[in-house]
Parts: sequence; C-alpha cells; structure tokens
Amino acid sequence: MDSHQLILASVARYIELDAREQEIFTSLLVSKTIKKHEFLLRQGEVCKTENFIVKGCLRKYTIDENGQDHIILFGVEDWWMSDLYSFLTQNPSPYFVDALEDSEVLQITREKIDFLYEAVPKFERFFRILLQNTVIAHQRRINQNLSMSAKERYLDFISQCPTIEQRLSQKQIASYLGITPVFLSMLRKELSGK
Amino acid sequence: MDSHQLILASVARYIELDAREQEIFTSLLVSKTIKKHEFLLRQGEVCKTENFIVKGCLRKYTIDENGQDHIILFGVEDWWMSDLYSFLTQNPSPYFVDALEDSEVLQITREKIDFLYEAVPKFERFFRILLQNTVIAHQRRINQNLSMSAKERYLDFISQCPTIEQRLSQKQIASYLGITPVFLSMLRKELSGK
DNA sequence: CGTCTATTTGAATGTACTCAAAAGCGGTGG
DNA sequence: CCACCGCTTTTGAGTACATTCAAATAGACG
Repeated sequence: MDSHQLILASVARYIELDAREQEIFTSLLVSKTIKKHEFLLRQGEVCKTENFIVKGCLRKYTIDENGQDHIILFGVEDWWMSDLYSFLTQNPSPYFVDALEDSEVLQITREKIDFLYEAVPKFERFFRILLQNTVIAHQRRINQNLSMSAKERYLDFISQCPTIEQRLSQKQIASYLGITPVFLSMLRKELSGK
Repeated sequence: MDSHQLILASVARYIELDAREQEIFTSLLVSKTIKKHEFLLRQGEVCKTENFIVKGCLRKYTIDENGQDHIILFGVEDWWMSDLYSFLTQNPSPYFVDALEDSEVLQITREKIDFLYEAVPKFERFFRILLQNTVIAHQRRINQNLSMSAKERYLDFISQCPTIEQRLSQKQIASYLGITPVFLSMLRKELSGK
C-alpha cells in the first residue's frame, strides 16, 4: 500500500471521495522523509505544512528556560502533525517537531489546503471531525494532568497507548507525563516489585 | 442586542450568511436560562446539546474519587460549551457543567446540527475554525501544565484572562490551575508581599 | 571498541498537599 | 437591618510526592 492509498483510506473513514476528488487531493500532497533526530519544525520558525504521518514516529515539544523538554504529543502512522497556531497565523511557532524514528510524511501547504477547501468542500467536514477528536483527547489529557498522580498517569498511558509506549524511551514518556526520567524510573521499580 | 443577533455576530466573524441562512440557523436554536449552581450536564448523562453562551459564566469539571473537583475550562459570553465526546458518541459524559452565575445559553441538538451541516454547509467551516482555536488553546494549556510551576501558571492566568479572573472565586481558579485553594492563598500572599 | 546517552540508585531538597482551626464574607430569613 | 449560617479564605504545622544533584551502570550507535 503506497502512501497515497494510505492517506485516502484514512480520509475515507469520514468522507467519501470520487476518483476526481481523490486526484485533486493527492495532487496537492508532497512526500518527505525525515530521518531520526531530524526536525520538521523548530521553535521560532513558521509552520508551513500540515503533515500526515505515513510511517514513523514524531514528537511535538517545547524546551523551557532550564533546557528541559516537554512533549505535547506523539504522532505515529495515520495521524496528522503540525502546529496549527503557526500554520494558521503564520506567526513563529513555540514548538519543536522532530522524528523519533526514520519517518515519512505527506505535506500540504496552507495555500493548497485553502484551495482544497474551495475545490472539495467535503474536506471542511473531514478536518472538523479530526479536530473534534483532537479536542476530546486533549480535554481528557488536561483532566488527567489536573486530577491524577504521576503513577496514575503512567499506568493510564501504558494501558491506553501500549503500542506507542513500546516505541519510546522512558525519557520521552517521562517528558510526556510531565515528570523527570529519574522519578519515572523509581515508579517503574516500585510497580515491578508488586 | 438580543441573543440571536449576538450569535449571528459571533458566526459572522468566520463565515458570511445571507438572510435565509441566518433564518435557518436561528430557527434551530432554543434559548435556556440556567441559574447559578444549576447544572447543564451531569457526569453519567448524555450531552444532548451544544450550548452558545449568551450571558453568564459556566464551568466544565470532573469530580475525582476523593470528592475534589477539577475544572477543565470556563465558558463566558460568546463561547460554546458542551462535552463533544458525549455529544458525538451519545455515551455518558465524564464531565459536569454548571453555572457560576445566572446564565443564558442558546442550545442546538445533535439532530439539528447535523441538519444544519447539510442545509448550510458553511457551518462545517465555522465549527472547524472554532475547533482549531480550541485545539491551539488546549495545547497551550497542556504545555503550561507540563512546564510551569503553580506560581507561574497563576501569573499567566491572571495576565491572560483578567476579565474572567475577576468573576471567579479563588477556589475555582485553584481548581482550574490544578492546585489546592490553600496553596493558592499562600501563593497570593507571597506575591502580594513583593 | 569507545563514546555518548539513557537508566538506575541514593541522599538531600523543595514544592505542593493534608489536616485543623480561625477569620472573613455573602446570602437569607426573621 | 441585623444576625446567623454556610462557604471561602487565611494561617500554621506536619507530610508526601516529586525534584535536583551526583555517581554508577547499562545500553545504543557509529
């Protein structure tokens, strides 16, 4: 299955496209490979593209004044990754995006996505539904950050995202959970002892 | 300015509606008043409506096993409030929504909003843009919860939302920030001493 | 194989919480 | 209009969760 078939299958979950519409859509996409540790976006740059992940694993994060990084979210196959704020406003992004594995994405620029909305208005619905799912997931995460201890958040993460968890280092999981790698190590030791 | 004019002005920021489209939209809305402390949604109930806030202030929150509440977000005039998860899946909601002031909302049901998307497809765009803004704000909040201390989050909140802050008790602000009211009181004392 | 980064372990520290009690404030009814 | 009741805020003391610093070990990658 090539990358265009993959993204079309993903789109087909929410909207139906005829052959012409599929052609318009895929003609706007540009494939890009990102090697492990390479950046798709750096803090201070303008986010030029929305990125559909065909293969690999990306992370979106900030680095604070103490040099510590904080992972906002991971992206794997079949997810989209960008910084909407910068993409929409063309202001510098506060986030970094880089690859945790050799990855491949399909990119669409702001101009092309605006064209797509005009040419195939169904995509308004597609991205609306995608965004709805994102909002639901984000509110769940906010609630967890407010109401759960580090141990509870860790247990929830490994139960909810077992396939992603296996691809990540503990350092990255700790950064996502909002704790230090040292403390995660202590939690794991305690949990394995039971 | 009556409530229909208010919501139409809000919609007009992102899409243009002719008179007929305005009429279709407003005919789908039902006005409801919620007195202070009354519920719009309880945990375990299905969220039947999207709610546009015409007047007042609402909060969306959970209550954990220790009986402590955690405010996911506040809603004031010109914002929408619902639980998208429950609204879309018709599963029981994990959230409570109640009024912090006497409030008035315009409600639209799932069936009517689906009808609206068919009758006036422009609304796909409208809600897409609204959701984009929500995602941007939520990611900002997630980043703050990961990277900032309680004091920093408080200072950011009062600088970003001064008008909302004035309408809230410290207990509610503490719940939103993810700290105890006792600790917020200590922070405020410390900050006022400078 | 050597280097660099990730993980583990331990000790000391700090941030934020719990419990408890007092003070303040707001709404309600007499 | 005042008094009372309940809820919010303040204050203090003791505690717990999570961090920092440091050093040792393990693992990944060229």
